[in-house]
Amino acid sequence: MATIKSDTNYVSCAACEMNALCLPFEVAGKSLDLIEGVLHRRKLIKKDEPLFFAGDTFETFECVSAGSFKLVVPGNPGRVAGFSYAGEMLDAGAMYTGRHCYDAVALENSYVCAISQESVEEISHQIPDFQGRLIRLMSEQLFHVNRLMTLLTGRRKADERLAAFLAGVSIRFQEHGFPAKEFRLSMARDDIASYLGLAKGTVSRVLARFHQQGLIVSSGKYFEIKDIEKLKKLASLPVSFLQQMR
Amino acid sequence: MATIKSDTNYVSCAACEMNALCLPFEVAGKSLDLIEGVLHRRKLIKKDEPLFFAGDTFETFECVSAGSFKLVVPGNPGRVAGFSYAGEMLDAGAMYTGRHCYDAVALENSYVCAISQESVEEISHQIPDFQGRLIRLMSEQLFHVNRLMTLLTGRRKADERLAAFLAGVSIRFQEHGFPAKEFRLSMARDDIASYLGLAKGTVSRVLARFHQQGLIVSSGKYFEIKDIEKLKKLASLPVSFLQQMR
DNA sequence: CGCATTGTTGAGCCGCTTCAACTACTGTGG
DNA sequence: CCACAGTAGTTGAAGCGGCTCAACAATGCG
Repeated sequence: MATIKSDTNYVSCAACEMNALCLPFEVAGKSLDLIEGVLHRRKLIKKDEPLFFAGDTFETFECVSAGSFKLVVPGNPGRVAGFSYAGEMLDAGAMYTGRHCYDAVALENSYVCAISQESVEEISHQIPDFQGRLIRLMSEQLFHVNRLMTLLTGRRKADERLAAFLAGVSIRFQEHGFPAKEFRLSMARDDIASYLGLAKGTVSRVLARFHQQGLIVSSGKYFEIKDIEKLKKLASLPVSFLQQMR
Repeated sequence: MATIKSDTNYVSCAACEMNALCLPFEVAGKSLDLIEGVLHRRKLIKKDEPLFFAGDTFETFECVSAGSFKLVVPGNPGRVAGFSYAGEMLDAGAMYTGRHCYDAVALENSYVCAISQESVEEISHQIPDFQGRLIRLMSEQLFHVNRLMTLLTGRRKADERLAAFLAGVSIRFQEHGFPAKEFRLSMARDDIASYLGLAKGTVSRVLARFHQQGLIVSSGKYFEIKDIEKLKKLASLPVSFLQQMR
């Protein structure tokens, strides 16, 4: 298969979920960039290192600007609750409790952008529409997680789960400006298995079958989607459910 | 077992998730009730009737004030994506897309409160903190659905799923001011099964086993929780994950 | 180059599904 | 108020999908 450079790729701000909080504002016809000095850009988190732990106070909205993370259920190191790729917010549900709900661990050398809750509040006093942006952002997160849940819960066979997972990853990458048909998945088979509620061996076997059937070409962590339509069909959910899924 | 009145019970506004949008505001030391004439209270939806369909434009924030609903994956009448009980918001993720993501069907004669998105926007111009309330509300929803997903996805046995389901229902009822140990579940076994990814027969069998083991007493749609601690333990997740779960 | 980790493959077993028969409800009309 | 029909829930037997466990292969790292 074609080789893919594994060099860390940055998401563009234009394709980042959190850009509603960062991009300059138009105020009275003048562009106003309030974020300078407020947004902490590109903090490096090395592979296998934590960004935060469950129970940590939620102080900043954080977003993956490059790389990827897994969210792990505290106390069950084996139980993966989700993945976050470049351009995606991390654990936004934690705002409500004031504390993080999961451990976040970098799957590769990664970078995050962060903006403090206080800054958001401050800015919202100056820019009337700013909170509106945040509200839509939260609703977006809610939408995504609902989708995801619909895809992964319910009585679903191993094939359906993996097809849904791959199709979902493809769509997420596309949304954030990365190649949708050819990518590297930084997580281990174990992580995928845990996340999908399968055994590592089953993941391996199903992937091999997909490969054999010409749906994908996979070699280690590198994947090439050969027949996205058939994958979506295998996931057996309304097309509308996959279009904006993550 | 003790008989439980099946009369529809209203959630108190104090225990309703959406009250951040409805309860009077303190402005300049004076209580100001902006909602009069804005909030549509207690619209009746009869059993088995739809409140909305997937694809309908999202115009109002809706909340169950009495009764219960199921959210169904469009096109798959058998696939239940979630339940909403009295005091809970319905399909808040739809705000992002502007269209509803699921069909909502009443599981019994039910009532909903509704407040239009426009009203929310209007009010937010008058009350500075109003959008802040909405943001926290959205984060709360996000938190809940994340919890739920952690409980239901991953490799989980039928016993774990049902224990998590029952413990979760108990906590949700408690949060909204209803008896937590003795309640009526308005949905059919089929719905529970679909939601948990099990077969109807399995649900029946596991409930019978729980009954036999003294964890619950159940008769038809009526349930009495006898040993909530053991149920939570069976659900096998950190206590912190169940405390605020729904 | 050698060790450690990760991924693949195989055999046997267990839990859940499927399908079907049966029983218990619920509601409706006589 | 009872009889009956239709629906919902329970129970049993059989088959199979995916798990477990273990051996092996490949990959990555010092």
